[in-house]
Amino acid sequence: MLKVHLPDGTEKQYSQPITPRTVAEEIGPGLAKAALAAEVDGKVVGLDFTMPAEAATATADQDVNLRLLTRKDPEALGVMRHSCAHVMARAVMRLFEGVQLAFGPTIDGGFYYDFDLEHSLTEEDFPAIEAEMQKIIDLDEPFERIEQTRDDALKTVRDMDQRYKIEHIETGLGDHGGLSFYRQGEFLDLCRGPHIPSPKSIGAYKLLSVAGAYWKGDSSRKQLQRIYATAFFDKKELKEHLERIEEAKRRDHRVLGKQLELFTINPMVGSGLVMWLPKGAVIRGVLENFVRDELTRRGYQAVYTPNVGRIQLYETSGHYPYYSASMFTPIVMEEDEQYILKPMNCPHHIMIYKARPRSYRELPLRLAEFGTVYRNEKSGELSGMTRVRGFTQDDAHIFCTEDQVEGEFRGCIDMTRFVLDSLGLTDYRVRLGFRDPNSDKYVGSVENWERSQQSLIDVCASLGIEAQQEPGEAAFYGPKADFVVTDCIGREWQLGTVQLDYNLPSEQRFNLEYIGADNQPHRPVMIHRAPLGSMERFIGVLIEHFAGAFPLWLAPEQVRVLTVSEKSEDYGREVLTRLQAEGFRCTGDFRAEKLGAKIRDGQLELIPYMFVVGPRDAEQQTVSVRDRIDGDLGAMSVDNAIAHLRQEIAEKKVRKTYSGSAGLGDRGSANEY
RNA sequence: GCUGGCGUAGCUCAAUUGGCAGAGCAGCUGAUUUGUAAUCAGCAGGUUGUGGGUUCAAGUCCCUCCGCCAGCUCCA
Repeated sequence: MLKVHLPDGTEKQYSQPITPRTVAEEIGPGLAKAALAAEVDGKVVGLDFTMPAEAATATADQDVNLRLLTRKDPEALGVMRHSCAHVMARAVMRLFEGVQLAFGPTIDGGFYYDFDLEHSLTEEDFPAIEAEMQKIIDLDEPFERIEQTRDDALKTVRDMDQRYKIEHIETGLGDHGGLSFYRQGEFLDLCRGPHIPSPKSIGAYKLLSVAGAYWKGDSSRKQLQRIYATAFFDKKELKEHLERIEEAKRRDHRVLGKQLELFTINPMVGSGLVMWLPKGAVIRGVLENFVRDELTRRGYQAVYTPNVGRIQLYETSGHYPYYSASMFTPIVMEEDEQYILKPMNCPHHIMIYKARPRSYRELPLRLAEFGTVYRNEKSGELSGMTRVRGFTQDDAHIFCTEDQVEGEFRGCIDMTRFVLDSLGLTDYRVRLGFRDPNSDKYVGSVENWERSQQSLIDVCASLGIEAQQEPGEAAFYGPKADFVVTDCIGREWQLGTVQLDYNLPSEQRFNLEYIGADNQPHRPVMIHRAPLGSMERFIGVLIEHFAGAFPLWLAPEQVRVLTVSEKSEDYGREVLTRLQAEGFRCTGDFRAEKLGAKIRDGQLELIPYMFVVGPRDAEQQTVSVRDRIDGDLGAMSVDNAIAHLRQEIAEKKVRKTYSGSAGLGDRGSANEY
């Protein structure tokens, strides 16, 4: 007997296998019509899925939890999008000759499909493809699931002459049970499914972009053409989605960085090499001081090391054999005297550790440095400040005993969270980068790896951090916990990182030791950590996070004194001098412009406070304070105004009031004024 | 690095089928003396990313290189 449990608690019994569609029809015609897919025991399946999945023994009772999914359920959206991918692929095959299909999965925010075809797809092809998709949708042909044995499936894809599908079955898919196809009209695609019953519920779709992509991610293979697209159940949702994308693009740090004069990159200097303009340098300086204070509080010691090191240093560390491709070419003095621009700081810090014998009494030894490193990233990888060739890490290396690892690791995670929280950066995920058991790029013993991976898991669990484990994301010398954020166009970036390392201290590498209480040498463990990651990337992300509108404590220019007319310039200068003396970052706008024009300029430069001074203020020794967000706060004494700002700075107050857009030149949609 | 797209004044963008490189903002000069998002006028600003080619004629067409953008691959 099959017992089907529904979410409302009701139970239906069947004496033979049954599909979700039949259950839906029994419940009512409305639901039967609205149902798009189902969830059986937590797994999303099509309406034609046979329950139970495994044939039960004749006598045993079997329980199945069934949820019928309609357009209101988020899971149904992904199913519909995947069906839309099939419709798109079908349209492309109708429009172009010799189309070879690769993969077409659902992704966050939409879907894509990879094709191999002669014609070079451009966005100009989109209207025709979309029109063809509409024709297909209007036909309203059902998506039909066809199951075949692996051998039959192979014959099917051979008959269709679909090379990638053939290869996928031959090399990618084992012989488990059988394989499935989905047919819709003349279109047949090898596909696990599930799909919606028919394309009529594809409400609104849009092709977004076309780009190259490698078959199965292998860069030695031919590149395919990928069309990215998205779909929603109704037009309004699609419109909102597209608006969100546009809104996010307005925060682009590369655009804001130029408009707000934070940084510049010039091909004469080189790709991926950032020059910090004075205003950007202020933000960086304030952040660095903030971190330095925190380091002092947490028992770190500052060190400085040079920007180059001899090649032997990196041969010993293991970096050179593994990563010479992404290091800058050595500077050759003599054949056996070659220098490398340092790609990381750890080997230098290790040499500081080795400067003399170490006792267990001085562990944990925490060595910190804002260390500038250079990595020869491939040209296509570079992007603004988030992916560069030269950057400065808020780096530190902790040398500790085995027993101290967990506490130190905990402290690193705590500091990272503290720093991010202080900036209102809470939208991150924690990724545990683990060793990929199938790769040989890692150094050190498997036992060491498993031991340190387990410590990471334990500490995160004890701190209540939800961390996702990702094999293959580890550094070559050890596992790590990364704080990952998303930029304005949806790309993920690693910021803060804490990495456990049993390998660089090992005998094969630097052979680090300390003398224990037992008067015997012992091996320390290293932790590499950087709460911000790199100053470049972090501030790039921060620009997007604040849409260029930095909180008062970070703002390059905190206050601007505006005169109503040139008649008040003397008083304006007096106020400005006072503010400067009090330590504020401030300027004066004493131009012969109308007040409105000066305010407009200040607002567009996203300056947190403007002090307006006119004859009335001069007479009463006040300033009329204008807040970037709340507007005119009225006149107050200079002392009160200063106290007001002081407080906001001391609290490191983050006042996020925008819905996304800020910066110069798009006042129309901005709403923070 | 790969695939595709792009590159015109400091910025944002124009420039019929190949036919005299232009506007707004910013900048400079002058006038205006203004109380919470743009005062007016004038001036100046360019080897159209680079190097080559086709052509009577190239911003426009072709090739090289450089750079940027999106994606892929990579990311100690």
